[in-house]
Amino acid sequence: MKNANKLKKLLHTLSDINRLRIISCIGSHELSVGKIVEATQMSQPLVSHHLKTLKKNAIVNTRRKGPFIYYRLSSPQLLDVLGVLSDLAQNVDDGKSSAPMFQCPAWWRNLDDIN
Amino acid sequence: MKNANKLKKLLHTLSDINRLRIISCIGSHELSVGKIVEATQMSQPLVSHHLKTLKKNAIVNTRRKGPFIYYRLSSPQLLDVLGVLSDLAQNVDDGKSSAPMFQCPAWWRNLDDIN
DNA sequence: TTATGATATAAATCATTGTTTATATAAGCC
DNA sequence: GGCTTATATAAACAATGATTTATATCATAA
Repeated sequence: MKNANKLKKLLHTLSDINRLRIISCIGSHELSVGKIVEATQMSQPLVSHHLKTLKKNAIVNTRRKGPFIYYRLSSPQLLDVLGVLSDLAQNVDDGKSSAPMFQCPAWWRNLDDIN
Repeated sequence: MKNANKLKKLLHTLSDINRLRIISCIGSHELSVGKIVEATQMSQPLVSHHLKTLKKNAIVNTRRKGPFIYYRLSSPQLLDVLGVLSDLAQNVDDGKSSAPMFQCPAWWRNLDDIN
């Protein structure tokens, strides 16, 4: 599989509102599935399903401790990149020129504004 | 519409192999639809369709000159961000640690490697 | 080993979206 | 106006993916 397709897959994996919520609540921490369910208010199977997708695309790593499985982002850079893209996304619709690049995390604070 | 949803939409718009090809061949130039058709080998209606999506999501701007319509990226930062994400995407599957951030354009050179 | 809590998987349903083929609009030239 | 070139739109179809409900696995403790 080649480069463009890998990029496409990464973007597609990121382009789901529930996966973004999961990524944002994990942030730079390490969270068990239960905590993610609690934080996102999603059903447990749905969280597991999306975590599977995130793991399959190497966006998260896992560690088992007893009955718990802890998820963390596999690349800390991801938060920064998402911050930049979020800035772009906000400015993109209202005609304002784009924000300065790389003023990173803060983007996830708004992730509860769905719709 | 709120922030998370805008980010989702931007990511989703970017997560199509043909739109990535279009973006890559536009680059920092300004291209007519015909030139994009030529460069990408896609059918003209398909190119138009994707250009419409890109424009609707403010990823490209247009300028008419006679019978031609020229498309350009509305944010030059986009190429940089895609470069970063592409680096992340390449390293993500093979266990290697991620590449240094922001070694931007070069990502698009590989966009003809589909599948 | 049985019971319990934590997480994962499967099947069914529903919705979204990309592609093709055919046709329409729009501009410029004769 | 009619012809040609450039681009856009529409309808039909195919494919992909998200969500729910139900059930399975896995680890631990008793």
